[in-house]
Amino acid sequence: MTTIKDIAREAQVSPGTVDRVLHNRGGVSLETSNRISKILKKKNFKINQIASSLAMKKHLKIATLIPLFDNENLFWKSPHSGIQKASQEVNANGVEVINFSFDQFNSKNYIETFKNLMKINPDAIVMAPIFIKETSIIIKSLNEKKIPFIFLNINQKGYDNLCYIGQKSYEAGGLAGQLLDLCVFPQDELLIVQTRKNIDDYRSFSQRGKGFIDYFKKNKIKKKIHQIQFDGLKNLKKVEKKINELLKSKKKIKGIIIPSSRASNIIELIHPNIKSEIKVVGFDTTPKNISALKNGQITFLISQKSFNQGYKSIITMVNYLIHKVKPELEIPTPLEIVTKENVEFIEYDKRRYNSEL
Amino acid sequence: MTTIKDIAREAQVSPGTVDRVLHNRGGVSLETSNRISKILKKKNFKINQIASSLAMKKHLKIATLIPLFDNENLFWKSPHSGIQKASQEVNANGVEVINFSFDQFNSKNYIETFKNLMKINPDAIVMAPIFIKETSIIIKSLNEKKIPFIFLNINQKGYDNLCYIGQKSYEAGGLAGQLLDLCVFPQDELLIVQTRKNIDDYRSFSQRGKGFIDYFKKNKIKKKIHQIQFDGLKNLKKVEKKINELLKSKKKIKGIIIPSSRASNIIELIHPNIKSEIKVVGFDTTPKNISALKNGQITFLISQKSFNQGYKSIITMVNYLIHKVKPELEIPTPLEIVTKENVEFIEYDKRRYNSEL
DNA sequence: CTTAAATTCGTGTGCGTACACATATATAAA
DNA sequence: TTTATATATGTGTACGCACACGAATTTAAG
Repeated sequence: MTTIKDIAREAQVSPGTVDRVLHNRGGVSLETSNRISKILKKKNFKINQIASSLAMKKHLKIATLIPLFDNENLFWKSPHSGIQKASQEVNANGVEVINFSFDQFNSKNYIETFKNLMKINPDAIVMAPIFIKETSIIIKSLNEKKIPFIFLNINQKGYDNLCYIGQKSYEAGGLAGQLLDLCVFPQDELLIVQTRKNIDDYRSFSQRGKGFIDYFKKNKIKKKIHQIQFDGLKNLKKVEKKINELLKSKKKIKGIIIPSSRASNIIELIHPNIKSEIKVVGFDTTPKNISALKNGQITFLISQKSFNQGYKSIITMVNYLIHKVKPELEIPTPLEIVTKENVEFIEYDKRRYNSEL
Repeated sequence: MTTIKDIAREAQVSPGTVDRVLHNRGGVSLETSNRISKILKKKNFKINQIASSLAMKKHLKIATLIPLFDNENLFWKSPHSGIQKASQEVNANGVEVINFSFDQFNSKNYIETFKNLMKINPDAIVMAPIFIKETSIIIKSLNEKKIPFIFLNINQKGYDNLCYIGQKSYEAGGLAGQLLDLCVFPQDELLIVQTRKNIDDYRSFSQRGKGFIDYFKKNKIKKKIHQIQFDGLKNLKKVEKKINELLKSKKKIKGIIIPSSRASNIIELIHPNIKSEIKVVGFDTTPKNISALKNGQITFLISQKSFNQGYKSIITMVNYLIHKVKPELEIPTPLEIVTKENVEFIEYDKRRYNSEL
């Protein structure tokens, strides 16, 4: 292994000079510089990353701004874990990740949490831009201080975010379309169940719905697609009544897509006799969804591998900060199809070879 | 960030003593040891991996013994790439990975390549144990020299390999069963196409076939399942004739599973009129299979993420050599379902934040 | 009570790089 | 020529840890 010292000796200069050439930091005469460069190439010298980061002792702070999770709403747990894992890895590179979580139903809390976040003077931010107006304020503040930021899981157009990391919701809807199309009879009808009303157009829920409908248009498949919307899932009795009535009156509905992550909550309300004949596609591998998948109530789950999203967001940012690698503007995460038969094998490996002590 | 020195100061000992405790290297009185351990926990001390590997300057050699790949047989390219990626990562930890590839149809070459491999005195081996007899010889030699080894992609029972990393073929067959069951009519019949005759029982091909058949048994689904075998795919004319004759005579066959990675080769032989009405499940995302998936000739591909297998094999071995982490005996890779609609998003990311210079 | 042996612990050095600081040389201005 | 100023290069130290060596202390043996 060639070291800087070796190069220095051969070029008859000091290690410091070689270092200057390596990082073209200037202050070296052209002549010496060329001589050193040649030797560098000849010996195929590669910087020792280990020694390098040890010596640099860079200390970068990345702050994250994403929703809290609780037992009711477990979705965000998984991005959190991904961030956690990446955090441990990059820790060795002198990068610190500090998490700030907010209440995803409270826009004021979103802003407040952001203000707290700014107090630690982060070098970069990874965030889920949930609220439209407030996000615009936040981004303005970030632009003033020239702090780079990445959008995670939720995209918001018109900003100069470094990139967006998340699922292509429209395409996910298309996939759901294909799956249901494959497993119902041609004459059967389908149903979209939205669990929230008046959802902003950009939200993944409605994008998935669109992609679903467009799948049949694109492929010129004639298909009757019904829709039903609920205003949240607080009044379960009402939801139960409404959906069962619909399914009783429209007996040809043999496939359901629930574009939110609440598929299991809907399914368990449907009358067993009806349910047994219906194929269901849901989204996201929350614990409840997975158990519904296992006992056959859900046929397919489409996972967005949100763990990976969290992980990638940090890695991508570190890449940018340290190595100046500009990422793609959109980094889509896979559309993972999960069924009863492969659910045991979906990856949750949070370990890595150097992640523990 | 807490350092060993900090701990030493607080415990009123020297850094060396703390180091001894950290690695339970002995030579420390129980009293001091406990005192240090407590402080270690209190301060949540974590070894700085960077400084650690820099100081150790370990130089481990891991040799791999897996099949060559070429344009005809691309399957092994992907594990190669995974190994490559892991190799770059662990390089920073002073681990060197040296690849030895052999002709998968030539058992003599297998042994010869192994002999060459041993000349470099590897500290550990990652291998695909393709040939039964020859593998037994190889393992004997490894045991004598106490060199640890991992089986990659192909499992061979009865040896004390550190672990097996690969797909659970039987379960993959079950998944194929579920998928075909979902997308054909109840009265339709199915077909298994084996592309090789007299395959050893342990091979993934036959395991997948078994799992496929058992899926229907387990779930008490009555299903007529036909089988056809070919002795390799050299005589394409013959294969073409035979399979088309079968499908013409058995018109109820509406679903085909090809348990090898050669689905596309089979499909392109089938008469278009017949083909258009048949759902096909294949295995492995080789370029040919993927293009057949895209143009609709294949309905589902089940991928074993062999890139990940390669990657994991190295990481797992490094973990064992350096951190003494004993892995699970079987590390199954996910059963990834790929369709026309999600094929764009399957993960091939071979980059990582520190993988380049 | 002395000496040897075992136990316990401290010290120092090296790993390869980054960077601040010091020094030497060349160039320009006075 | 002398002095000031850039430019070019050398030196030394820190980064955090691993490990070899040796010193100090305790315990056992004679």
